[in-house]
Amino acid sequence: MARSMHVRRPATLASLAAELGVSRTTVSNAYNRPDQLSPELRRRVLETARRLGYPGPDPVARSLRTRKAGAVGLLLTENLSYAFRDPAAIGFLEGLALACEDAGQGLLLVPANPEREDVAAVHRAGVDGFVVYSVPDDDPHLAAVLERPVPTVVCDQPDLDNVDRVGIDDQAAMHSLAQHLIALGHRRVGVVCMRLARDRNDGFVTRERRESAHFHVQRSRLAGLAQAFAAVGVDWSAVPVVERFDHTIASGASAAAQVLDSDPQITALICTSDILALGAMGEAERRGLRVPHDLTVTGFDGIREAEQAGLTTVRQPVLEKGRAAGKLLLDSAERSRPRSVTLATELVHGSTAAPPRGTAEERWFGP
Amino acid sequence: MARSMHVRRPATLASLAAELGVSRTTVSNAYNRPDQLSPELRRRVLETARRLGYPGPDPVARSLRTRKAGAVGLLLTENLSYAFRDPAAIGFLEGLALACEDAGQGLLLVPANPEREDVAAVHRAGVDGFVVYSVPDDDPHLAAVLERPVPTVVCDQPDLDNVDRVGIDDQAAMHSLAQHLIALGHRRVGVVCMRLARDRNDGFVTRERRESAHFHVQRSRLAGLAQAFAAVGVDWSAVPVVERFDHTIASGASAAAQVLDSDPQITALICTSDILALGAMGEAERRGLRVPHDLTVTGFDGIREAEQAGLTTVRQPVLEKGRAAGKLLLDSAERSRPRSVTLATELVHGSTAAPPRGTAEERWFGP
DNA sequence: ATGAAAGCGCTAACAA
DNA sequence: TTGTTAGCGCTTTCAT
Repeated sequence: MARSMHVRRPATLASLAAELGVSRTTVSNAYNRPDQLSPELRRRVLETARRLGYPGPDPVARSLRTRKAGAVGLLLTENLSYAFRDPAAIGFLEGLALACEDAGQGLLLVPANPEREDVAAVHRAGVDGFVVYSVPDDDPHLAAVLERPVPTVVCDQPDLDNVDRVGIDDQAAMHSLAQHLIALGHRRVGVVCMRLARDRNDGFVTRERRESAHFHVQRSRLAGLAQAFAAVGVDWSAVPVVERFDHTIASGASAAAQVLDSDPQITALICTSDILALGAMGEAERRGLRVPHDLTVTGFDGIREAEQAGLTTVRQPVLEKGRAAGKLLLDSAERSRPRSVTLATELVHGSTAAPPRGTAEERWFGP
Repeated sequence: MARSMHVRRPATLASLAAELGVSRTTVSNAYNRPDQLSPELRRRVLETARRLGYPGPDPVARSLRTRKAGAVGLLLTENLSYAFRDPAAIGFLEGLALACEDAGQGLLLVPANPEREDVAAVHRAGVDGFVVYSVPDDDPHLAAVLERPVPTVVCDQPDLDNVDRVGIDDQAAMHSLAQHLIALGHRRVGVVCMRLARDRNDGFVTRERRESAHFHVQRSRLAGLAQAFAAVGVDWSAVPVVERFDHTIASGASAAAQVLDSDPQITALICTSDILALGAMGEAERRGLRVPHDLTVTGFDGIREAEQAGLTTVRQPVLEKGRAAGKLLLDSAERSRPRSVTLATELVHGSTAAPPRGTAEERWFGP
């Protein structure tokens, strides 16, 4: 019953003040500055409030007045719910949530459907700042965020003038993974990568598309590969690179199939994420290819599932990324010039990479 | 550069109107009702806005005026970041996010630290409604939510007058799991459960504490067990029930150890969550107890990790719970009287439950 | 098609 | 300790 009374606009601070015969300031103080009025008066105010069903100061009106929303907005590239399916995204969210709760700030997940151009949700978000996580660099939602007069931190994005940034060195990390494979003797390789732009392109990637990819992370990782292999004389333009729009294990499997069909002679399948790599391993198994004996498979991210599978990959501190992004956003101090945080990564030597079959190395290391 | 200009309060709708020599209404219309003014004028407005660095109508001011925040608040029992570590909570979040994005609403994670009594975050949340997920029934944050004049949906909570509810029948589900164990021949059992109240009590649970547990879900599950076993003559007050505050695999393991130490003769360890059960299985292994040959272990939830481990458990539709909660909240239709949604559960016959050792059943089924 | 007037509910100087 | 005054920035009838 109490509830149903509340549902239609109940008392306001002003009406409470009138009822009590005090000023609005006093009522406001009763809630926000208990030390500014006598305990007795405060008690009376609060009691009358309860009697009238006054729910306390309206948060929106307060936000308007104080210019503080008490929340941080998060913009992701995917449907909101996707974030809860991708282990790396979950780790990022956990870190960001950690930073937010430390600061007593809410975390608003902005429903920015990448398929619609509708950026209204960004405009509507009542937040004190934004964290933007891994969206394409030409995403209109990102543009909308940057137009908002609030601080912003981007993560896994290219450097932007005057915007704080958190990330890793994707290119260097992938470069060192590539060098590991090169040292093992791999020269004929294939690549499976995540979506490179907003349009769906489930298939081979042209050099043009690869180099102008709108996802910073993917572009950088591919660049690291190209750089490392080109340095040892591999004609990178001949290497099959297959892209998938959906980031799922099934996508990884089908992409792996496409690469293997196009060149059955490859000795290593390099995937730009662990999820894709797990799918690739499934496909290898399906074809009777033993990993790593017949085929080397590598991933990127270092998610738990990959670790369990013994995947050779690059581990990146996803939780730390989220936390760092939150901290950067919430540390009002030294917001003078844009800051940039680059976190360390680690090459994980799993059990899915070995020398190619029939090489001299194999004779040394065994199959 | 553009950014730094924006950071200090830029133009407002009024200043833009002044600059253009039109009324605020017109500027407002340019953004919200494009059909209400000539394309030419609208173009001029938008262009001038860009030139002045006007970021569009302030969302908070708009919310105040329209009485719509465009977001749903989520209150959980745990530190915010916990939600991203618990598979069941993640599933719930995914479902809720799904419902929110369908409706174009944001999802605000409210930083309600359960250790502090500070409910300010609830008061501060600029949302059109709340979803409350599995908090203790005496949680002050919950009370604060209920005082807010916005619709609320509770999930995994006891029925509340005039509040929509989503959940499962925890008691019945656990009852049927118990009956399964009883049918297998188990009579001497132990129980591991999650926290029962806001205070930490890592240890045995008194009957008093069990029956007055403040977490609806745990209380119901324990009640289902007690009911089923008492019905076959088991003296439930003699059954060791061990509680853990932290919901982790490690907690499950240590609680299992405590139960097994207190009564090494038990033939089944019933856990009120899969996470705890996974820990219990680890502890069994550590003691050289084969599951299910030497010890039956069961869980609750049906998370993926449990499925992989072959756990005998109850599967509940966590994603659907989240989605249903969101839908209920966002369907303004028929908000006349409180609605209640009870979703179905399913007993999962895994490989961790078998007849007790040395029973007649075992001689039939084999060890 | 455009404008004037009237707040939405609150907080923060500043006065008393 | 309490009250007065002034908006925060916007939308929305209702006129014109």
